[in-house]
Amino acid sequence: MAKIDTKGEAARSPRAPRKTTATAPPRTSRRARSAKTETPYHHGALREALLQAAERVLERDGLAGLTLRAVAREAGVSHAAPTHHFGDLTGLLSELAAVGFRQFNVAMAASCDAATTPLEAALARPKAYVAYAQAHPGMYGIMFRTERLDYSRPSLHEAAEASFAGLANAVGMMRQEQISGDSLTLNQGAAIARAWSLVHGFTMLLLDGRLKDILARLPEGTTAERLLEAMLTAPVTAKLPGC
Amino acid sequence: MAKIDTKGEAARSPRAPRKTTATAPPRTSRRARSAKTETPYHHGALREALLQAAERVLERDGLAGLTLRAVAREAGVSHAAPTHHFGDLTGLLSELAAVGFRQFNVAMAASCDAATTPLEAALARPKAYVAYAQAHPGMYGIMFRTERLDYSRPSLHEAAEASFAGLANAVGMMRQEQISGDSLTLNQGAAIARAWSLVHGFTMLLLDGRLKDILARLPEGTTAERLLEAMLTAPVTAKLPGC
DNA sequence: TCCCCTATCTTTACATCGTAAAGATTGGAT
DNA sequence: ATCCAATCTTTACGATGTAAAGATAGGGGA
Repeated sequence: MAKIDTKGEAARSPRAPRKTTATAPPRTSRRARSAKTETPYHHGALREALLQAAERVLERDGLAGLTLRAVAREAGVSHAAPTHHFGDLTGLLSELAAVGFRQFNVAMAASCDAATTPLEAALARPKAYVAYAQAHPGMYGIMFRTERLDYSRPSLHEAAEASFAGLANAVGMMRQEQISGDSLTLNQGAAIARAWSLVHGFTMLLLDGRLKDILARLPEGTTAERLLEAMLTAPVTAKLPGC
Repeated sequence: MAKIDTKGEAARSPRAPRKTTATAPPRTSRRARSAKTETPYHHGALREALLQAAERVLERDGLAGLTLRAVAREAGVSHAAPTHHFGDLTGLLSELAAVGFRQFNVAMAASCDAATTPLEAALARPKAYVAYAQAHPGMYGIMFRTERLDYSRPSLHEAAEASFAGLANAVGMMRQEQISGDSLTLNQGAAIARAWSLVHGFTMLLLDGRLKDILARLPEGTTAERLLEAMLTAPVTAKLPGC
């Protein structure tokens, strides 16, 4: 844990001007304050600022660099400030994951809306899924790779649930069935599990660099997206011996 | 990081009798030593003892509890002892992951050998894959969930490569093709990626508890293994609209 | 309008972790 | 028998998460 470059805790002078993150309007205090916009003691929108700072740190320094103190530094507040808003590192990670799931859901829905041909419609969701993960690997990691998430938090639970519901719905439409909320046949469950496992597994392997070997052996310039398409559309040829 | 219960650094008296892990024969020193089997300064097989200690800690306290110092405590040596053998936390994790891959490969091979009917043969590998992950969730986590692995280490690279080769081979047999070492058609690559993504994704979702919702909605008492079977054997019904 | 309560943020403190560096011990080669 | 080098221990330092106590100020009640 000592590898991460950091300017040390006291680098920022105790009252250095806080870099307002363009979305944290410093409130004008009622009492007189020196003209130079000294940082107000009360931030006013620290919670959101911290979440944005966390996302920045995550995509810049990776999951290993995403610490409570680093986020506090990035937001320009004391290292204990996040505690008040998230209680815990788990709390911060969970809320950030919830943000990620919402972004994720929006991206999937948008991709679906943009589809015109039936083939496009069939591939829209999986493609958007993988594309989001590639564009925001840190976020996807937080959402699916961290064991330090608290799904009992309503915001996270709801956002993740919405994601799952969207998936189940899409599978239901593919099978031209109505997927009821509280009961599934084995084949329905298998279809959902298959779709999710396939895309999630592909994404994880891709982000972990474990598909590089395969991609390198494919015809010149075959991209991951192309491989995904082939994986989803190519006929499942044989079901023979197998060991 | 302050939640993990631990008896503190100095709990073990500096020269307390080391609990030999049943596989670390304390060497008899040349020089006279008091009869009571005081711990020898030189362990004699610390490397292996540390790996076994690490596996124990991992399956007992989870990935979060797997620290260099905890492993050293478990093995009964000073907290800096592992450094000499693994250099780094990354080093220890990588070697432990290599151990895991070897166990994993052995389990898969054994399961293949045990198969008798063609159907069993076709399902043997995936089932063994998931079964290993369920039996050793910590190990599987180290192998596939940690970004702190150094694949340039020969032991890890070889073990992981063997695992991949086994998979590619199995897929090749299923398609009744010879999978050449250095070149693949798009459909071949897609078949391999599909098989791997499917099983890996299923395993990750299962270990993360994300399949609980599905399992709970399936007919009474449907197990994860049954769902896996269905996922692999049930006919892929429709390829319709889809969004 | 004034004052005080309380949410918000900062300071201070502590246990733990990874890692580096220096000292102690010992097995084995010379 | 002696010395070297590998192995293990001590000591030290910066970083982290978290708890607890102190400082500040926004806003409601007088």
